[in-house]
Amino acid sequence: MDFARKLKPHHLKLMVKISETAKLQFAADSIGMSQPAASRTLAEIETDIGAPLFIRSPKGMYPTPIGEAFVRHAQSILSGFETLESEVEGLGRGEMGEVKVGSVTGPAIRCLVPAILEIKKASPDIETTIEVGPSTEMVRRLEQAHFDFIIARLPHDYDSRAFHILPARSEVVSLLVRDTHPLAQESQVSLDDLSCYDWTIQERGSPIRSAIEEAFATNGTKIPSHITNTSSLVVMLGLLERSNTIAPLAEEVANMLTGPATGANLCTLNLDRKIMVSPYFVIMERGKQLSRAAERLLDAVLSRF
Amino acid sequence: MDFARKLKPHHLKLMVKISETAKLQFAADSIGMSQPAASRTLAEIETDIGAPLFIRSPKGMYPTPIGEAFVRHAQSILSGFETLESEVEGLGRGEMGEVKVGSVTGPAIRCLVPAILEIKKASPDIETTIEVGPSTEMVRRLEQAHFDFIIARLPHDYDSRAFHILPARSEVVSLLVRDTHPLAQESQVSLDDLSCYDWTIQERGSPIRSAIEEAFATNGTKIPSHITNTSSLVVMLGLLERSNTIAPLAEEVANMLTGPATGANLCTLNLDRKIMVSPYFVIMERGKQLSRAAERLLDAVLSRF
DNA sequence: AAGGCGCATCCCAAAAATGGTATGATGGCA
DNA sequence: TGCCATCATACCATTTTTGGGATGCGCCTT
Repeated sequence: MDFARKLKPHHLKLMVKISETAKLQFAADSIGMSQPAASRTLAEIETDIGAPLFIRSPKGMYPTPIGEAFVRHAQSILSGFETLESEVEGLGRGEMGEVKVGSVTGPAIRCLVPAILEIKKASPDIETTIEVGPSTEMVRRLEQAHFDFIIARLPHDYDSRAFHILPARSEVVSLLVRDTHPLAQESQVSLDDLSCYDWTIQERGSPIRSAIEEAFATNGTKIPSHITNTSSLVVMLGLLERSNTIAPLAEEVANMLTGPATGANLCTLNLDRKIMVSPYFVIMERGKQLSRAAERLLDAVLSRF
Repeated sequence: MDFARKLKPHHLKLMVKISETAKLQFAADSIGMSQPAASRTLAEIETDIGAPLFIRSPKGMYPTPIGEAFVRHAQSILSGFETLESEVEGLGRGEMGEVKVGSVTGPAIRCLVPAILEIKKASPDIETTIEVGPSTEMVRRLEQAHFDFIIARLPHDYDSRAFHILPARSEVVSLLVRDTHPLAQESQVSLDDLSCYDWTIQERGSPIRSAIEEAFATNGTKIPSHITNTSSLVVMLGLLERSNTIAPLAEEVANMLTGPATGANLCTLNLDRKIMVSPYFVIMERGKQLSRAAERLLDAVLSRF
């Protein structure tokens, strides 16, 4: 029993080669050893096993049934070693692996999607998972190690020392309307022009909602009284298409929706000021060692900030 | 490159043990070597690879992504060595081989039993081991190389790329009752007729239970309120014999129980629809080399799908 | 601050694996 | 019969591996 103890890939290769070439000399040559060495190696394995693997003939060697089984398994084991090597090397070079990131919508479109496309192009074997959701959820799941890193706002009630926080970027709000909206063609509109329209905004407490409310407040304008609350993009689009509602969205999202790809008949209002929402950050667990793959994605993301 | 050159089964075992125990000392003990030797061995492998496989913490060692990949492949390679050994030994003793399979109940009766009978008839010396249990357990044990292959459902939380998955078959549920059951003679019954009876079903989360609940839900019928939970066939039979309970079982199992062999006074209800449970598959480790005996059984099983 | 736990390192020795050259042995073939 | 191809053996030198024991170092717990 356990004759496998001593078997190194080299030995297995030899056995496979013997069965392929039927000549000890060729087999030995092909893996760079001398014929006597090969002979002895084979003999040792056979005595360990207690049975001959090849029967010798003046024309060469051919396998016994046991030898056949041995070679069959040896091939499989060797291929296991090969995939082990290639996977480990791939991981070492960061060409392979798995990255999980979470993000809020704005940067997901602006940074994450292009970054992922870049990475995938260079290393298609990297497996990426992107989840999009509110900051609080992203942070919570980061803590539970669901993500390598996230792009999100930093909730106040978290100890920021537990995280490693990378450069911030502020988000700008665009006001989206359908292109038949009365104000769509105006070269410039002010907040005062807007308060009498219907608005479709995310729920109270969301960053964009807060930014909008703050903008109206500092301007001294009455906050719009007709507001539909939803964080569902689908609902927003439905309302936008069929009414003159105004929907504030992250600039990146608005650009995507008004761009050529979607073909929707939407446009943004030219507001006379910028409305900024609280900035978002790249957040990761302090001290966590990122995988190479995650590092590469992180670099790609940061270069787009 | 080719760091695998020196790797003997011993080394692979050590790596696997380290990842299992998280303690170098325990790992070393379990394979009969001293802690310093293990430390050095690990260090050597790591420098060969050029990357750490485990990160050290005061509580022990846990694997890096590369380490995980290494261990995963190591397990597979080790299982290759094991089957190599066992097949070679078997052949050396003049035996035909050994097959170990796992299965969930339905196909065990439908496919596996006839297949084994066929194989045994042709080659009585083949030693077969069949274990029956829930899919999750079967898959877990397949990963640990306890089985040559299994017939089971594919749990969602496993990376299906790690396995080789062969054709699927859906299971149909039969509703079993005793032959004196009020509905036994009906030529056709509907779900609505059934919700007022006692049911004996497997625990929540089991595939059959889910299928039943889904059937009632889509039908808009109240789910039976009197349910006895058990996965024990014995208990089920006991209840069936002594009460008007309805027991849903895989069709194959029900057919066997209502067949002439058992002589039990049970029958199946003629439900007006088919209730399907999620399909099962033949699952094996990707790249694993089956023994001849296992191959033959697999062929016999597949021909019965 | 002390003690415990867990891994790393150093030193040393024994064993084994490796490998090469020269040479022997055997069966087939001309 | 004599030669050739093929594997086996003997002998020798070297390298690699393996292992044990003692000890150092870092971190957490008490």
